[in-house]
Amino acid sequence: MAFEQEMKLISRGVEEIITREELEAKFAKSAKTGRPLRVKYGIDPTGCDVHLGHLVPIRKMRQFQDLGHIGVIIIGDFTAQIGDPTGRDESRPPLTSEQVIKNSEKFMEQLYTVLKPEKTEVRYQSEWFGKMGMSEVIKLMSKFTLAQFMAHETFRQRYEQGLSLGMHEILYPVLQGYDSVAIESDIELGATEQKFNILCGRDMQRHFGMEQQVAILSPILIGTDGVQKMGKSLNNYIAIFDSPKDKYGKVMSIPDDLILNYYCYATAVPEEEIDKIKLELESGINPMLIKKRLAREIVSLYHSAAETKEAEEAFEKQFSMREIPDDIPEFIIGESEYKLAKLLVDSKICATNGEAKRLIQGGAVSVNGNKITAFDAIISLQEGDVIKAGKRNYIKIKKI
RNA sequence: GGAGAGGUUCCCGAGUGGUCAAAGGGAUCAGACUGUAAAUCUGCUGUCAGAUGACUUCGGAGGUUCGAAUCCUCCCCUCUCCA
Repeated sequence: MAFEQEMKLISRGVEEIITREELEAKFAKSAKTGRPLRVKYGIDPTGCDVHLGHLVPIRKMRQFQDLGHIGVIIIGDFTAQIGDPTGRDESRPPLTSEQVIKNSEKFMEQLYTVLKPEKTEVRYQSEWFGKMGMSEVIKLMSKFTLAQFMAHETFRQRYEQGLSLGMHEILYPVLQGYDSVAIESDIELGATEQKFNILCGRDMQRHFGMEQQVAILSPILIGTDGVQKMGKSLNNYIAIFDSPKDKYGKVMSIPDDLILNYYCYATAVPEEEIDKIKLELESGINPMLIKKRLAREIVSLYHSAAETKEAEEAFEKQFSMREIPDDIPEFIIGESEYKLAKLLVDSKICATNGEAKRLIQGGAVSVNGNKITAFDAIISLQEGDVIKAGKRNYIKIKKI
């Protein structure tokens, strides 16, 4: 078989390739003509926090770049107004073009921690949809039938469950599909939930007389809660912008069952190594140790070795040995008598008085290691006093 | 256009005149325990207030009533069936 190496590399950690034969043919053609393949991945510029879930396909894109191909990032400034109906998103108001540019620049800054800028092309949907007229839109829509859409589970489900389904939402896969025509993509990357949308791209290209793109579908990364897909709205994500310490801690907070899954999809650890880790886990070793290594592997993808080590040490200090961390934020006070609840609110640890009260009464708050449970306690504070509230919040008192 | 169902606190979802700041579940947060910010168990969860108090909340605006999430009117939104 030709291109065995390429196929093996690209297939790793991938759920489905549609179709392998076509992919092989693409590789063959590219090698013959010297023309690099164009590998597409679309992002939604509504937010700009990139998390590990996004990076599963992005790391795949990097592999293509390493093989000499071009990564094309589509900024979905039109589809963002719709919200992907195949996910959970809801429709959103249109963003201003300044917002889109700002968000996508920030997005790209994060993606470049993985991607090679010189092999990356960034394109906006507005380049082609911005000037498209109604008659062209009608033409695009005529390529698909309602039955095709209703065959898709999320559309069907929402319809059958009597939930609202906007006409514009039907447009989402159509637009995403046309992107593939516009940029002449050879391959589109995405999570498995993107299957339908990516297949629409294939159909669309065929309608336009183009060679169809290959769909490479990555598994969906489960969030740190161990249940739901990693995503911003569920607050179960590990973001690129998270500090090394936060990344480390968040990895440590995933349920043990998820350890291997993360090794496979969120690290660069080779397959053979993962097999070994699997055996270790089965041998009854403390999963914490395996998880610590996982945390190191993940943190070190985005930070230096020194920062990774520091994050690990800080974690061990704070949670294994229950020591007070070194880098506690300071809180500056004027007077020395302070109502504890007010202190928690003023220092932003708690949003409201009630929340502070709950924390205190729940036994979560201590001053210099002495637990205080009276919510109306008034304490006198010295420079350098350390207040602990819950597992992760500390402040150190500084006087003016 | 006609007939019907429905919009409840972060989410799901009970609740049809007072005992409702509103059951139950989920999620979050905290405590215990531990092997970790895992698992398990327990507790809290509208805001303000030094108790049993005040204020805001049940799609929106009015109204009835001593008293409404619960009744009436209008409006907005969603769904189903018919055309």
